This record gives sequence, structure tokens and C-alpha cells, in this order.
Amino acid sequence: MKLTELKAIKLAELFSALSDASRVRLISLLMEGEMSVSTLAEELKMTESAVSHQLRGLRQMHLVRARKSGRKVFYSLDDDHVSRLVSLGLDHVQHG
Amino acid sequence: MKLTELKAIKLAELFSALSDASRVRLISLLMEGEMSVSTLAEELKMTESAVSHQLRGLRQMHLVRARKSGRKVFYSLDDDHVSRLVSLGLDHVQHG
DNA sequence: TGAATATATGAGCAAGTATTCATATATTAC
DNA sequence: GTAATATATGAATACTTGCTCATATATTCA
Repeated sequence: MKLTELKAIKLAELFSALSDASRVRLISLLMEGEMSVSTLAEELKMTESAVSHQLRGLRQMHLVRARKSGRKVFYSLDDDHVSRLVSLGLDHVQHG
Repeated sequence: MKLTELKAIKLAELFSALSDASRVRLISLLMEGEMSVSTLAEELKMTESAVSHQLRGLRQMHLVRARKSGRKVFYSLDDDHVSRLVSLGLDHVQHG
């Protein structure tokens, strides 16, 4: 498969979203359903600031979506491609 | 899906292998069949040193395999999970 | 043997990234 | 209005990473 440079860059950006353990755990939590920033922070034992920074990047890549309710913001996966990538990646990791 | 920290790290390492445009193009070339370091370098317009450094990382992750023949070394994909990840990623990139 | 070719590798550096801390914005309750 | 809560964001910093350059190893050929 011969890729154009542009597609290679886009692909690399997509995989970069999953190239950090915090983000992988964040996304795997969202695979169970939507969750607020504070809940995510608590589950991941990260500061809310750090979580918010990560979510910003994922939002800009349209991998997660935000829904505001009161003063909370609930995040969910914007696309099922991501969870399919995570599942496929797990296949490799588990019996690779 | 709740991941252990270890699995999250392993997953992130796997996706990190695809988080760079040079490596994505490298892997996409290997999806067509085995190729020597010098051929890869020429196709990608990278120095052989840079390609060799990248291949080293991919080798250590068991994503590519090396076969020595004379003074050339031919690399190929060690696992079809990787190409499946690239294909799935392309789905997202193309009509995301 | 020595020269040429193909690849590998360590050091060093520039660019990128994940986090923390301080601060800003927005919403709710009083 | 003020205080408290939830999230967002910019700056600074420590860490990581991809490359280049120089050098090492391995193989072929004369």
C-alpha cells in the first residue's frame, strides 16, 4: 500500500492520539459511556487540568465529543473507529 | 473497558509505533512485501541511518522481522495486526 | 590482504509533548 | 451581588523523540 505523504501524516496523527497510556485509559473509560472531567480525573488519578488538556486534543481530532450539563461537561467517544482500534490493538498486546 | 495500567502502557507503545508519518509510510511499504533498508530509504527519501534507527524500534517491538541476505537486510512485517491497524486507521482518515 | 558496499549504532541536538501551577471563564446556590 | 464548584487554558518545565553525523560491524570482490 503506497500512501501519500498527507495520508501518512493524518494516520500518524490518529495513532498519536492513542500513543500515550493516559489517553488510552481515558478512551477505554469512555468506551463504557460518557463521563465528566472530574470523574475521569478521579478514575485515572490525574489532575482535572491534565485530563482537560488531553481531552482538548482529542476533541480537536473529533475523537471525543463534549456535552455540557450545568457546570459539568460530559465527554463521550465521537466515533466508533477509535474503540475498534483499541480493541484490535488489544488483540495484538494480549497474545502478541 | 477498564484497562490495567500495564495493558494501557503496552497499547500506547503499540500505537506509538504508528504515531510517526515516516514509520507509517515505512510500514505501508512493507505491506507490499519485504524490502531492503536501502530500498526503503530511497522510497522514503530518508537517509539509511534514519531508516535503520526506525527499523530498530519496530524490530524490538516485533512488528517487523529482518532477513539477512549477503550484505543486504530485507525487512518484512512480522505480524498482520499492524497492517490491520493501518487499514482500520485509513477508514477513519478517509471518511472521518 | 584492502577497498567498497550495506547496515547498525552511539552521541548530540532540535523539536515535540505531558504535566503542573496559576489564572480565567462559566454555572449554581446563597 | 459573593462564594463555591467545574472546567478550560496559557506559561513553564521536564521528558521524550527523530534526525544527523561519525563510527563500527559485516559482507563481497579484486
